[in-house]
Amino acid sequence: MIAKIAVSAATFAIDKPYSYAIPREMALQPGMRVMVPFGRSNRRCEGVVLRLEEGSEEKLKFVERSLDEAPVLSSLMLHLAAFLRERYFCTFYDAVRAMLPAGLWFQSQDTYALTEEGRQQEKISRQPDAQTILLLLKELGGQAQGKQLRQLVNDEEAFEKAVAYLLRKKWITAQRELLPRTKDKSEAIAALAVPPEEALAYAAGRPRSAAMQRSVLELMCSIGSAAVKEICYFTGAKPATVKRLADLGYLELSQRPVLRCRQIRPADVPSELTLNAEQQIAFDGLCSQMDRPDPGAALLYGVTGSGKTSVYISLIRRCIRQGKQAMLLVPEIALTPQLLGLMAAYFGDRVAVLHSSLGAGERYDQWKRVRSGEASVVVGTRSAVFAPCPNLGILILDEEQEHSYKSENSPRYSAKEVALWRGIKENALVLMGSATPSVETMFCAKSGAYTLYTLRERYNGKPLPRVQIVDMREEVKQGNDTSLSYPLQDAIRETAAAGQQTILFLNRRGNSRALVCVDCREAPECPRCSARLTYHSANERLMCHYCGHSQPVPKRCKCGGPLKQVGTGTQKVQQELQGIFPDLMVDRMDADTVSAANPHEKILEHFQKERVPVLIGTQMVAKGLNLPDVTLVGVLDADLGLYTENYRAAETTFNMLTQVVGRAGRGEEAGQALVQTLVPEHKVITLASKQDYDGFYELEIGLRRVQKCPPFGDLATVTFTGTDEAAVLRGAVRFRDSLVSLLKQPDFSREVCTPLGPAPCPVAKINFNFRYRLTLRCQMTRPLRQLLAHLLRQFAQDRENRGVSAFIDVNGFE
DNA sequence: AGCACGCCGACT
DNA sequence: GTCGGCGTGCTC
Repeated sequence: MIAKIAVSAATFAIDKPYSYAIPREMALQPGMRVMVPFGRSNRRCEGVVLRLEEGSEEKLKFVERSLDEAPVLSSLMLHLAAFLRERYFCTFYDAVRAMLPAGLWFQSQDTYALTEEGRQQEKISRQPDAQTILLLLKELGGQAQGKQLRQLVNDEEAFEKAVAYLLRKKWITAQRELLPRTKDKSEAIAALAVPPEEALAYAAGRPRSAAMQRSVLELMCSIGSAAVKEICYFTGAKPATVKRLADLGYLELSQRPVLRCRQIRPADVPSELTLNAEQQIAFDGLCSQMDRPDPGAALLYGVTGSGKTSVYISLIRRCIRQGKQAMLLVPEIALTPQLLGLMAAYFGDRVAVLHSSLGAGERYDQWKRVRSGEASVVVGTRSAVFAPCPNLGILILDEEQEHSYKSENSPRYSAKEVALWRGIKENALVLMGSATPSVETMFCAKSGAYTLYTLRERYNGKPLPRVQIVDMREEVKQGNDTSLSYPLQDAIRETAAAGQQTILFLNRRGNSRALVCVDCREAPECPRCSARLTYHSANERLMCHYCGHSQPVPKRCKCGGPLKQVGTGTQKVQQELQGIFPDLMVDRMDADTVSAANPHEKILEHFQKERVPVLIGTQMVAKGLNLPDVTLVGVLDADLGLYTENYRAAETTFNMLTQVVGRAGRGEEAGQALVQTLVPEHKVITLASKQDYDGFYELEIGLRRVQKCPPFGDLATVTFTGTDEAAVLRGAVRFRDSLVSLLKQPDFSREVCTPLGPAPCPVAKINFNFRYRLTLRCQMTRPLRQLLAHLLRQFAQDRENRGVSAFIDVNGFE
């Protein structure tokens, strides 16, 4: 028997199943992780067993050890890893890394030991770093851990070099050990070790001073066993009392693994969920679809406030009743506290939450709860799509159009595509929900690939807010040089007078500010990246978003001119507002006001509780909470997102405007919105202000058809990075040329693929690495993927491309 | 990529 | 002589 193993040390160019012999006493199964020697140097690396097969063990290396007692990946998950590898141009192990929770990984620890020869070395004049390491090793009795030695040598590179030298000289030996990153947490439990009568007899014979012992034993006689913590909680006894009873032989102590689980505050909800007619139709339809052997996919298109969540909950509940599990994916956990509360209210501790801000240990525990089937509902962000549900009934993607479902680093997967794959393989229903579905998804729904359910009625019967478009060109003509139009000023005044609230929304992505020189108009740039540094008020430093570089704020510009803050403009708007309404209280949400100590929920809470008349903010105010007293929303620069060349710009702007406008009038009072723009005639703006999704869809799908953009074609980017700009560019050109010539060959003559570029990436340099990219307008078929994978492998193996790496992203957002 | 092997020039 | 530089080829 030999094991076919995917190894972590393999790069994309050499990634394939490697064969290893299995030691006689080792019980391996597919899906288990192992430690194997790899390469000429037999460096040990992690691997995962893909399959076991008959074959000759001759000339094979042996699996060194098994890292798991039982498989961590089911055969289905191994298939999924293969799918990710093929689809997203990553190695098998990259896929595995994305699928398993961090808590399951190992930390390697290097131990170095002095050899006999090493002990005898006195002076090494050539290598001062090696000399210091050797000295410390001697001091520490001949053995030390990498961490201790590293502190002596300034940089990592010098350390590696010195260690390599000492190893070559055979003066030290190195050993790498793998430690689990998190331990299984456990708690002490106590159980009665004697018959109850005996325990009670003992308790009765104890003096009054041992009342605690008595009550503990009485409790134990009635329940048999319990966690020590609980015993103490119920009786008021100290853990020492329990221990004493155990020492006396009346109780038996043991350890039981516990699962860490963050408490979610359940929302107050009526226990009975009632669906309106539309919701009921959708629910019934989805149920019958779910009962089919191949449930397929569906789109639940429901306007804001139409109660998609009630449909989700009903479906999940039904799923659980059938003994199956449900998965609910959300774009960002932080923005969905209400949804989490609802899930907790309806499903209690059957909910497992998986997302990135969970600690490794917590995430691992949640993962185990899912795998064992103990948790029947998984709520999480993108990576939760890999949750090891043994019996999945439904996968729901809420706000399916959100960009966060697509991963921005390798493997560059789309949770939507993964969900669809799992749906097919596991015979589970995939349900996408949105008030503004992505054009691609709606196209699938309209063409019948997905079933379509529509909720047009808002459950509270409230009409959508009235929207007025304000032409800012007119305002300028009328002499208004502020960013607040006269109609908006009037509306703010009236709203405040009526005791209601206003949100002013600046259509800017970031919440950051930059410093700009008053004289030369240049901003301090990151020394490693081609990007401006942004000002962080929390630590009063300039920081780079791309590489993390941080420096103190310079006093003056390079040219000697004074530096001035320019930011999202929220501050300017606040000043203008204060100029017009001196007595109005205004809250602001941006880089200067949001911090760890004052997170945006807190600002929203202040705004709501104190009934502050106006809140000014960037895109972060667009999402999240229901604010019932907000009746006016002002959008200050609605058209800003439309001037990028991204084919998704229109869609993103439309979704955002619809979302923001929908913030108004959530409570009793009807809402209104004012949309300020320099292009009031722009279709995206007029359609968004009418909340006319269908009109927008028709307009956009026509454009996509003409431009051969998704869903009619794919847009892939091949990005090349490296420290030598000329080499990067040459590599990109070489790649393009090989692609063009291969496409001419008869095998690929039917493939649709037009390469454009190479051109510098929007951020041309990150951390001293230059970035160029090719854009491919294509139909991403299987043969084309294989062609590109072949080119990537060939690229990596060509000596001429040394120092340049390449990766491919399909239908990404940049 | 990461590493050993091998061939060649520069030093003790 | 030996140390270390870099070009080459392989990874079960």
